[in-house]
Amino acid sequence: MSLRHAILAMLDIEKGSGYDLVKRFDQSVSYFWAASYQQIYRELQKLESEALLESEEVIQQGKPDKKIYEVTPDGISELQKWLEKPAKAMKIKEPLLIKIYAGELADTGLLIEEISQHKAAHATRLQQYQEMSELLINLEQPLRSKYFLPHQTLKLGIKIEEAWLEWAEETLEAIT
Amino acid sequence: MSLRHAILAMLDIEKGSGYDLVKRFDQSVSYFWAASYQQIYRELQKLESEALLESEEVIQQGKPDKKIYEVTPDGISELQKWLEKPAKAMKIKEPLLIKIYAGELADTGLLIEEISQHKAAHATRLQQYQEMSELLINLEQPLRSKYFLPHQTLKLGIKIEEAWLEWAEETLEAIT
DNA sequence: TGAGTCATGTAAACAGTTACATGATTGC
DNA sequence: GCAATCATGTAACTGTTTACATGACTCA
Repeated sequence: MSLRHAILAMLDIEKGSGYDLVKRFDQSVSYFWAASYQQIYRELQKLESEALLESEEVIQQGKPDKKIYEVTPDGISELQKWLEKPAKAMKIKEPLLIKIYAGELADTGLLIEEISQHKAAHATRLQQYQEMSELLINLEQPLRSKYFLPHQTLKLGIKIEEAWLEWAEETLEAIT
Repeated sequence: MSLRHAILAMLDIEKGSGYDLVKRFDQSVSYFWAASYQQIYRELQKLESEALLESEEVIQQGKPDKKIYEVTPDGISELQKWLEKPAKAMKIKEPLLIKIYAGELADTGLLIEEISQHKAAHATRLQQYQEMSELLINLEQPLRSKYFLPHQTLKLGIKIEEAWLEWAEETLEAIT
């Protein structure tokens, strides 16, 4: 159960609404922990009911009202307890590779097309991460220090995307 | 639902028991599709009840009896139908990065130790994949052709492990 | 004698996805 | 007028993990 801890970690760095969180997950954590808005909203409610988070309602004009969530001291100690336990190993789910594995039964043209599409998506992702990284590098102190570790996680995302793109190019060459 | 298709793909290349499959998943597909034995056994039963697989019982002495599963023509066409549909995007779950993200609340010594442990595990994995790769390169025809695409998938595993190890080294340096 | 391998399974709990549901504002 | 953005939620279903369960053989 790491989603709750990912949420606590992100809200500890900066409080925000569920909607904010969904976007932050998507922009900066999604390559190592993707979560849908349904998951996040559900988990936020659960965390609040366990008093690990508390929320403040913000009334807005023109836009729907929102709830700003913040981590409670209990939430912090829950996070810290979790930090002391060994982390589970990384897991990847990559359906495209199942296709390639079974590729003898597939139409090669379709395979090539699909690899190309995924490659384009990965290239876009890589660019996003690189832009994010630039932003973090150019932060002023003390924000730069605050985001030092999150920035370090981004670097793995960049390396993995680069590895993927390299592989895709070689694979396209190999099967053509 | 790609587990069933991963199973069909692997059994299509070579039939085998549930136990065999668990090991094959672990040795060659785990980095892009990990599955526990519980998942695999359950799915095998389901696939057989849907007539996408059929099994033959093999009585053994000294060892428990086993069921050898084989893909049926219906299974093949199910796989082919799936191959035509667009594959979903890759997903990674990496709890260690949540820890690093929240690392300000953690003990740096513990963090370093844990990254080192994971690094060792990834190094072992990388070696396994490289050995597997060697094996596949040295196969005689027609086996070499048969395993050409599975071998291609292994290469992504190798690249990702290499990327991970590089990142771990840089991270250990950065936080020390 | 204890760990590891071979071989299969069940049940409960937890996590994640898909579909349904609402409604105002902003930009093309 | 249509799509996107802001903002939150429920319900049903599917997928994954953890714990329980058995039992013979092999190797150090």
